[in-house]
Amino acid sequence: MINRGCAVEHKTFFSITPATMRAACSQCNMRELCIAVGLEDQDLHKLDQIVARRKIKRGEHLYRAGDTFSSIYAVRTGFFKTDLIGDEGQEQVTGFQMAGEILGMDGISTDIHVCNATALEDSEVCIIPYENLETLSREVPSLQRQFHKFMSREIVRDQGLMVLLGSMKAEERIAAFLLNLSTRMKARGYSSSEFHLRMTREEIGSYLGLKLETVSRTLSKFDAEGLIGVQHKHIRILNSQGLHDLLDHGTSS
Amino acid sequence: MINRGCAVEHKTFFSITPATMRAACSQCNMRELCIAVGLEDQDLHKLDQIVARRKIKRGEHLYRAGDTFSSIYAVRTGFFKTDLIGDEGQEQVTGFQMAGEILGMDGISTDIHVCNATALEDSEVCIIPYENLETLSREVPSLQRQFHKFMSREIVRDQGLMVLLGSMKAEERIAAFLLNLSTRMKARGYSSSEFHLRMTREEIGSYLGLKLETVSRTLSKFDAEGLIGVQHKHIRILNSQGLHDLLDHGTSS
DNA sequence: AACCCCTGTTGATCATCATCAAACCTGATT
DNA sequence: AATCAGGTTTGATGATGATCAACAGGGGTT
Repeated sequence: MINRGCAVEHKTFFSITPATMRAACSQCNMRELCIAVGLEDQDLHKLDQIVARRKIKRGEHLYRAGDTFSSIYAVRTGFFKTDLIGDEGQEQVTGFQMAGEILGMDGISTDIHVCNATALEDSEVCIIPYENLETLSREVPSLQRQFHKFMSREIVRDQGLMVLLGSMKAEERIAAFLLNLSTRMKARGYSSSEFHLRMTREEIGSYLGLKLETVSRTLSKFDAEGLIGVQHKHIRILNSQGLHDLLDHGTSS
Repeated sequence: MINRGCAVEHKTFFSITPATMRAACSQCNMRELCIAVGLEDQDLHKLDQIVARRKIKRGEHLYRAGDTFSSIYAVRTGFFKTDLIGDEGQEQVTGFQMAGEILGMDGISTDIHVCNATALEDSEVCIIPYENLETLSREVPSLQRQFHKFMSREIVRDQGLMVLLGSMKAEERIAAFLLNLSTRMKARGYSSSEFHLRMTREEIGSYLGLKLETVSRTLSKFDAEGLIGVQHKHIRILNSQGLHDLLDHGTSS
């Protein structure tokens, strides 16, 4: 089901076309968040040689389940979601990615992407051809190390989500979600207390294993309790500690 | 909470002690399932140089959350579970590992293990020191490739579990769980239709986001319906197709 | 400005699974 | 053989969140 035979149509390119351009990791302000973190100048220049960039408009796919895998991608600007379509067509969002985060590592396993990656706003990614990355990381141990750390981080992230999905109640999930977003915004120099949600209530629900109505209700409840301020997609965190307290449900004794 | 300051106590060793011994990947019958798959003889011998083995008794930990990370492990014989202890002490099982599967890749990200790994029966693992693996995989591209594939496979596995936890009902989860076990047993040369569960109902429930009573009830129901035969921990798959059908809940039209 | 569609909010009801509780089974220990 | 503990089964009840439904609000288009 996942492989729908339309792989060719969505295949991505590595050649430098009008849609892509040579990147410059050495100049990139996301350098310290992304896979290039900690690299020496000379190694950064080597990375420049293999990395290209591509703009993705809101709503467009970066890749789709079933596409042949050939590159991983670093988000440079913008916001993405990844999702899987289950055997019967129900969507499950598996992650939201912002600047500095890596997309596409699911494809290494079988050379075929297992999930879809969709831009939730106009975005730009760095295209890192996987073959070249393997080659270069044999030469540059710090790049090798960093790549492995990013793969491992993805594993840890997924396991954290498994705990969330396996053992948290609706309010805990929403609180954890908001705090996670807040932390990641802050790490990127944005306000940790005020931000726009790029995704719909339905996408949040899918990600958290809840229905959109439950997401909406819970946000309204948090708003009524003064924990957050909600205006459509605009969120203000008013009582971060209060949200944290929801996660330690009653073990404070 | 996860780091409980007892890391030293549980630190693992790489030196060849009475508890460990030099491995021989080149002789190992799990070779084709494990990270050594597809390696040339000469490369296998290089792997032999860095890999040791260790026996773990039932109930013992291979590593614990908070331990310093230094190696990944390939299960040679036996059966393991990995679990996380949430901030309030509730256990969440994140996986069950059998022969040929890799443990410990969660530690690469921060050099500290985030989960516990526990033997559910007397087991033996191959210890693959991570520093050495990095070094060797710079020399041996096929090892590098294979290692990356295993990391990616873990990501894909986790995402599959996220779909299960996020969108399946109790019966679907149990059916998927049984079929998954069945498939993996078969890949290892065991019967796919008859096996012993190494874990308790509670551990199954934790893994699947269900309570032990729900696990027990669902197994009883499947038994009553003739889909499976249940005698305590002994399971027979009587109608594999029937279990599969439960997963495609009603989209067959 | 008027319209429409998508998204979000809120209410009422229902199904699923968690919780609480009791009893049973099995294997290990004495 | 008797005892005991951990694991399992089964029943009764209840809470959480899903479902069904109606409506409201915004943003974009004409």
